[in-house]
Amino acid sequence: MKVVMIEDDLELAEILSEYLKKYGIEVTNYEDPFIALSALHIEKDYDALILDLTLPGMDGLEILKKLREFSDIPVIISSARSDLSDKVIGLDLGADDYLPKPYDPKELEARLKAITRRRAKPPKEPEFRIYKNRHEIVFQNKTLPLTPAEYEVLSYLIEHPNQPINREELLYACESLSESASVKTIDVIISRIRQKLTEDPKNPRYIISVRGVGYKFVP
Amino acid sequence: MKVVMIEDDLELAEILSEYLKKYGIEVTNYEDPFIALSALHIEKDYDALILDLTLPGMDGLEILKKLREFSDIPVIISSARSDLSDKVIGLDLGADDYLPKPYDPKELEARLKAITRRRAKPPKEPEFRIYKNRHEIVFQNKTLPLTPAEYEVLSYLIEHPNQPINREELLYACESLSESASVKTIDVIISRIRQKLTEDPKNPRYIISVRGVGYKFVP
DNA sequence: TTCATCGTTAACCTTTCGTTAATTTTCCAT
DNA sequence: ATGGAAAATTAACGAAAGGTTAACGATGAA
Repeated sequence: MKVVMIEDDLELAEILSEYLKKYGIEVTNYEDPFIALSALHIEKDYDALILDLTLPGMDGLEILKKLREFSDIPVIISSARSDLSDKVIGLDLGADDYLPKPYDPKELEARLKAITRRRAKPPKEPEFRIYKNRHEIVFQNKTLPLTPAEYEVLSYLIEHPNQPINREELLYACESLSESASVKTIDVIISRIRQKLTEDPKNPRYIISVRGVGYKFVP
Repeated sequence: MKVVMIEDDLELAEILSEYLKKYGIEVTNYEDPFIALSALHIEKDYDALILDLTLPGMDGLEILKKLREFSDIPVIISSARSDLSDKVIGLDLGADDYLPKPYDPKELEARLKAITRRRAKPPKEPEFRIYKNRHEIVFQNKTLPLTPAEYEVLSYLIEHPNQPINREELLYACESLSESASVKTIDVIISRIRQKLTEDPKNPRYIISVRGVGYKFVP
């Protein structure tokens, strides 16, 4: 299990990291919350975030709010025992659990395990597999005959599962698409991909259109 | 408080159960640890497990290891063996406390109270949860099938809990609504949201109309 | 040239918004 | 209490916006 920690008390961070490491939990601590956010943006396979609210010079809940705009990773908030009000613990803002400081590292471990278990989904073989070096996507053990633009669009969607991506973003993300092209182009490409996946457009299984927003891939 | 006990000495189990009962602790004892495990699997609202390590023909630590694969319930282990290895290994496997046998029932009671105090139950999940990145609102663990306008209105209300929001404000806050639309539009959208929440309009639970003012969300 | 691919357009279809109107509920003055 | 006005609820419907895709032209590489 890999987790991110945002904690400015480096000594405490070190102690917790050492403890959790013994139980197979790998911790990456960031003193600077904004760097942590960008790390979470890039690296998608973290299992949780431990967020300390008593950060100097900024509101930890703002960090949580920012995070929630692009990620639904489980979050455990920790804060001084004195402020226990509902507002502060941030459950409304999408926190998953709360630990008043000071706490036993064992407690943190238990909460982490509990939270990731709660979210855990039965692992199954992915139906899609992207081979970046070959520029190929394999679907149900068959290589899809995709054009470069189709490959790029589908890759981008698969790499952001369950998140609706808007048409502009796709346009910019794909090298094979001219930035000056109309956003309708995306619709056409999606349609062509769906045909190659033999999707029923009335009831698509993998590429769902989110009205007014864009398209999303559901694994 | 409800706890599970795994103890093959039925006489001892009886004595402890009787004692703890006086202090409001309800004990269910299982002679067979595997039956205990499956009971813990099904019934999630036990507050602790008291595990005797010196079971006939099997290692209590194995039971602990198995338990930890699916549950984070607090565990007190006890053992008659005088050497320290049970204690050390047990705590390492995720036990919360250790009691050397024989012990005073009073001691057990104190440890139980201490452990459950320390290990406050994680906050229960809110009924509504906005997943901004997914553009979804989950209600009672089910994603609501909302139109863009409904999503925006409901999000706005949820983000301002217990505050009556007037119709104009909602109209302006929602991109999917034309500012030139009639404020009655809001009434219609609210009605449609309520239907999707299966609210009784005579007695709504979550979206309350405040006469002459607007609507408010109560969590 | 020929071929594959991208991009636009247009026609068609579906969903959603917004208005209206009929009905019910709530509140207040009497 | 009670009657009536104001406000809220919602079914129904038309208009508008958004999504889908066939068809075809443009572009560039082999």
